[in-house]
Order: sequence, then C-alpha cells, then structure tokens
Amino acid sequence: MPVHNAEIAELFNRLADLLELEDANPFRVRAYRTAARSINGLSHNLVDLLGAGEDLSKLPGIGKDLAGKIRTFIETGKLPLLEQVQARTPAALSDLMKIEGLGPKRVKTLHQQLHISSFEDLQRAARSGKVRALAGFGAKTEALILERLEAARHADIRSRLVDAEDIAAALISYLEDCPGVKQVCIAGSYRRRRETVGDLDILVTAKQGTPVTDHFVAYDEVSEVMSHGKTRSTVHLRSGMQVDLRVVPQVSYGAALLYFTGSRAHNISLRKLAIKKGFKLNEYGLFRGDKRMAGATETAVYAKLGLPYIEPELREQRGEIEAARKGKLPKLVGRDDIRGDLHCHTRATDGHDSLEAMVTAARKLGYEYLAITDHSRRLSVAHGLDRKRLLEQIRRIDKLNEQLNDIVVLKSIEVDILEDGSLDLPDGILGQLDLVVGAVHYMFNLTRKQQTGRIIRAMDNPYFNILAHPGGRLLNKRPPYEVDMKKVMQAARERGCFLELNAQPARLDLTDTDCMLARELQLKVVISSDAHSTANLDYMRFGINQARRGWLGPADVVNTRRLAELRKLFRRH
DNA sequence: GCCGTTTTCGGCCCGACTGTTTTCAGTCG
Repeated sequence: MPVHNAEIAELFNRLADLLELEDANPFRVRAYRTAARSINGLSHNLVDLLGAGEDLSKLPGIGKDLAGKIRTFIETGKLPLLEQVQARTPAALSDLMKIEGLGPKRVKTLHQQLHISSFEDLQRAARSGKVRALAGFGAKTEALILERLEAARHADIRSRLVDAEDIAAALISYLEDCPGVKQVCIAGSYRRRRETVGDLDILVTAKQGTPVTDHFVAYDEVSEVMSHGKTRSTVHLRSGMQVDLRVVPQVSYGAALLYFTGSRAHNISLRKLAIKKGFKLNEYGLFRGDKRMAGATETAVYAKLGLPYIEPELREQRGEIEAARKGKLPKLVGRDDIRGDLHCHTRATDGHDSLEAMVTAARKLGYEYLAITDHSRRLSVAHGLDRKRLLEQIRRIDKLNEQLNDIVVLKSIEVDILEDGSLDLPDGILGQLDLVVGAVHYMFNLTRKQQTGRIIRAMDNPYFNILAHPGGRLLNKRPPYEVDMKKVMQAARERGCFLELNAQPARLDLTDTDCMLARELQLKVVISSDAHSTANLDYMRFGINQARRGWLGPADVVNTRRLAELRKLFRRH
C-alpha cells in the first residue's frame, strides 16, 4: 500500500495537536505544522523521493529528525512518537479542537476536569451544565459549544471554487451597496484560485469600519454571527460557508490584501524577510519604527522588500519568494494565450448542445480551433459513438469546415482506455482523426502498478495524443485512482503524448502540484474545458487558474500554439 | 523541531475579537 503525502501530513498535524495539548514547546508544535504544510505542497511523492535517494531534510521545514520519522513511517507504517503520545493523550482530543472556540487549553481543561474525550462526552457535559462551571468557561461558551458541535463533525469539507464564486458574487454586490465602501475584494484561497475554498476572506476599504461590519452582519444570508468588531467580523452563511470581513483604510489596502490573501506560510516568510531588513510587516503596512514605508499597494510592499510582484496563485511557499529574489518567477499562462479547446462534447453523446452551436460558441471566444471529443462506444450511459456514428460525425465536421474561415473544427474522440490498456475503437478509425484523447472511465480500483501499466499501454498506441483527466478524481466525491503519475508523465514525454489539465471545476485534474511536476519533466500540458454545453466552454478559466498555480507559462501549454504547430505536435510518427 | 549573507545557539509573524475578567488568556486567521 503506497503512502500518500497527505497521510504523512495528517499524522504530523495530529501529533502537533496532541503535543500542544501536552504543553510541549510551542515552537516544536509549530515545526510539525510547518512540516505538514510543506509536505502537502510538494509536487513529488515522498515515497518516490526516498526511493530516488533524495535527502528529505533538504525539503523546507523538514530537518534531520522529521526526515527520519518520514522514512520510518514509509518503511514500517509506524510513527513511534505518535504512538507514545497517544498512549498518554487520547487521539480524539485533537478532533475536539476542530470545534470553533476550543483550542488546546480548553480541550485540556475539559479532559482533565470532566474526563471528556469525544464529541458525545462533550455534548452530554454541556447539556447538563457542567461545562459552564469550569474556570475560564461560562454559560455563553457552553451554549456556543452545543451550537457548534454539529458543524465541527463535517468541518473539513471545502467548497469547490465555482460554488464559492456564486456565494461571493451576491455578497460582493451587497457590500458594495454599503455607503462609505470604496473597494471590495475577495482575498484568501479564493484569490489564490485554489481548487477548493474553506471560507471567504473579504477585504473592504472604508474610512469608518463600524458601519461596514454592521451592514455585513445584517446580510440576509447570515445564519450565525461568530464575531463582530469595529474592523473585523466573522459570520456563517446559510450555505455553511464561513465569511471573514476586514475593513482597512485605503492607505493600508495593499498590505491588508497581502495579509488576507496569504497563504499563511507565504506571509510568514515575508514577515521574516521584513524583520531581516529592519522592517515590521503587518496588515496596516510595512513599517520602519512608526514610519509607514509602504502599504497602499501590494507591489509597493514587495518592492520595499526587494521583490517583484508575486502573482496570488504562486503564494503557496513553494519557492516563489526565492524565485522572486533571483528574478526567476515564471511568466504565467493567461486567458489571452489560449488559442483553442481540445476537449468538448456535443449532443451526439452526453453534451447538451449541437456540434454547430459548440462551434459558434468557440468562435465567439476567438478560438482558432475546437476539437470535438465525444465519448466512445463503451461509455453506453453517454450513448458513446461506435465506428459508424463516428464516421458520420467526421463527415459532418468536414462539411462544416468547408463553410468556416475563422476557426477549424478538429475531428477527435474521447476514447475509453479499456482494462487491458487497449483503446475502445480500432486504429483504422482513430487514424482518420486529427487527434485522439484517451481516458479512464471504469476499473478505478486497480493497483497502482496495474493502473500505471494500463495507461502507459494505451499511450503505446501510435494514435494516442492526450490523456484526459489523468488522476480520475471528482472533488469531494471520488478520490483519484492509484497511479504513479511521474511514471505516466515520463512515458508520455517519451512517446510524444500530452497530459490534459481538465478544467471542469469538479475535476481540476491535473492538480497544481502535478502541473509543477510536468513542468519539471518538461512535459507539455493541454488545458481543456471538457465542456458539455456552450456555457461550459468558460470552464477554461478554472483550468488556467490551476495551471498558473502549477507555475505553467504559455510555452508549457499545448493549446497556446497556432494550428499548424499543433498539428505537428500531434503527429507522432 | 527548524534554521542561519548578523547566528550551529537562540531565536522562532502579528494583530483582532470574545468571554470572563477587572487587565487578560485563549482562540483564530
């Protein structure tokens, strides 16, 4: 059973919680959390790194000790320190810390005074009024605990970016209606364009804070006001989304935007850098003593720290500050670089719109080409195309192309990769297409070795060009299948194939760290909308966001090429 | 426990809000 990075990060986080409950050195606790964050951001699997003989202690936030613990866990499946700590302190206590307002100190008190070690224990104690009697607790805290117990049980669910956008749009226009409000900006992971968003961080500039936070907590959709101050307030919406609002004066806008956009790790690095240069950085500005040296814009703050502007998508503490210092930040791919879409569906299979409608929509977007990639016969739920129906579509596209002069419709298919790695349609018909997109749609539960072999065998087919949604995950619904992504990428590069970054907001597959890996391996990526309607073609922007998070520039992306060059890339022999 | 163009020892980001207090600890982002 291969060990995932997320698993190791989770262990370190749990260990940090439990050590914190034991009053361990807070900096030691922080070291575990920093390491966990660092591991989650890696573009390589720790197992692979170890296998390749890499020195894990070279990774940021990982020293000799933690490198040793990672190695032990990978080799034995055990983390002895965690087992020792769990023998003293119940692991479930770290779950209690997920309840809003309960941190290590209070959980420790609850455990020591009332022997509480589970949600059920806590609910019982709070209902019978025992919690309010504890020092540092009161009736209000007890009531809040009862209210927030339920929410904490599914506190880990993050919203997909596209859903967060819906919630945000209404809220922004509501806030803009508030008198005195100058600018409204959503910061946080939303601005960094992470694939999922845990909460919304909204920054507002205004002279007076109170009228704005008052207006904010009065929003129709608010289900609970968590805190309500002069410059800062937090609410929960009926949708379950938490929203933090921060009001700052115009002169602090840039510094506040930096602070509120994060990531936390990026901010901490910037603050350390500020200290080194004799400054202090907070959300109000960059100060030398009491004098504000910068703060109105992010660019000004970065400049005073000796750095160029760093795009929000890069602010994940993945080497961006180092790259900025050396002037080696990548030029990121943008919407205007994209010349076409290489994955979409029509009514012939499970799309909602006709071939002609899809093409018209793509022309409106200014695309030079659009590949029609309906499903193949095995995907019967989608009414997949067999040889005969695909031939009909080919003829129809040829005819359509004769009438078009500003866009070329490319003949293609999203062909199923069968269990043995063969393709769902014969080479004879695949050879008549402009390009072939292959995808795994079933048998997700193969072993890592089997799945990797299956996909690489599919790429052995000389007509294969693009591997669609390479990880197979659906956000919040289905985890990725087991596959050695690095091996798949290397195999693709050797064979002249490409991997798709599927831009559907529920897929976003490749992940951002996958993109970083592809870039390192010099494998080009195709960003595709996988549109099932004309409106879905707009999903492209989510793919671009993800690609930018993965440090990809126009040269790293296949569909920034003109058609002639594209055709060359797809000619494998 | 990590880290080092000040350091291999001695530091470790910074501020707002709440509830329980009577000046602040705890929590959060």
